[in-house]
Amino acid sequence: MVTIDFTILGMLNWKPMTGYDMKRMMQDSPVMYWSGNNNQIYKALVQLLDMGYVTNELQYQESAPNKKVYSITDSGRAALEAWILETEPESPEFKKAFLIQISWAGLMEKEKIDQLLARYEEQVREQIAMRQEEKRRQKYFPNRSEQEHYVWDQIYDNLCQSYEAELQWTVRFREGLKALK
Amino acid sequence: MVTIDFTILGMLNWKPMTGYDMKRMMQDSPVMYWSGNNNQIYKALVQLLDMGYVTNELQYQESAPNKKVYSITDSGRAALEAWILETEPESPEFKKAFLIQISWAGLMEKEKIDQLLARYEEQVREQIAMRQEEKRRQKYFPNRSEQEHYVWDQIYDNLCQSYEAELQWTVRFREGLKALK
DNA sequence: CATGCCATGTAAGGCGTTACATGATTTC
DNA sequence: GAAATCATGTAACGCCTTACATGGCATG
Repeated sequence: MVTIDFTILGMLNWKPMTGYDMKRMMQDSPVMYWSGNNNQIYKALVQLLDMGYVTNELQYQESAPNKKVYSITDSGRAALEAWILETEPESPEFKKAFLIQISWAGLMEKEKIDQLLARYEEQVREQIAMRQEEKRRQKYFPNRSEQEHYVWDQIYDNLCQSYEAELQWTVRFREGLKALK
Repeated sequence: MVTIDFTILGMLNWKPMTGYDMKRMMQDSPVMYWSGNNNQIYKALVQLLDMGYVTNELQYQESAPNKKVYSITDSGRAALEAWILETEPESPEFKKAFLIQISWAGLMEKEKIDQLLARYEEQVREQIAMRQEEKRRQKYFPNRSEQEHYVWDQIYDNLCQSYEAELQWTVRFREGLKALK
């Protein structure tokens, strides 16, 4: 039982879904984007079925492929709740290949460094725009209570703020660089 | 040729090192921590040797295992420089398992959510302290010019600021939660 | 006397990505 | 007529982690 399993249980605790639906939600989500591939989802679903944490119902469709609609069971709900409450929160991990790239540019001409930073800034701005758009669309936005709405609002903000902080860093970096020597 | 290769070339362009040294530097570094394992490093070094981007010299030691000290070649330096200047900067990736955890807690009691956030805040504070300590120690801090020193200063700050932004998010989250209903 | 450091490597396995297969339906 | 969507799955591969093997020396 790893994160993907609980991600699935969480989604199913929100509403019944097919594997395809979950893949969609995970891939569109800035939070659970990793693990959002067929390979892991369909494998995990088989396991969760075995453990009795989910059930599925085959739905025949004429104008589309048949689908298996999954639902969470009581024991699945219990496992999810236990995981949420008892798992020690992990500190976030940042993977920034750009920092490696720029770290070895320190001896190059100042303008080259600035150009690199400018290109990075561009990328980060794009990310911010995308995250804001995602939040605005509210495509996946559980809203079963005022409190839940607030929580999801904060989650969408989190990513925006992370990229915003990154943007501020690049701006300050470039200003300081210009002032050098 | 992927990131690990250029990470190695970058380190060797700073100073000659053994595989063991590089593993150390990568694992201690908040920037290149991923890939900091024997498996990838020793494999990559063999490849880089084949391609003529690095050379090594065997040093016999009596009171310790023999070691291979690697140095970068001119063609290695050229490849590194080309990579730095021509690679399109990647936007940073954030992997925050905690967001998944909290996202499905929206229907739980307010106190439980606050406790989760409090534990997360604790984790983030620890990270900030560690990053600041790393920066203070200046163990790995290329400093061949004022400009390079400035660049590395900014790099160490980057991680601190990312965690700082995360901390601010948790604080605001908790305040807003308290004010709810 | 056990643990940890130095130093090079190998092995096993999980996580995650990309691509492929199928096949009807809708959209451009 | 080509491409995308729905829907379930499989296959191949690379990245990354963890652990193991060796063996002398230093530290507690």
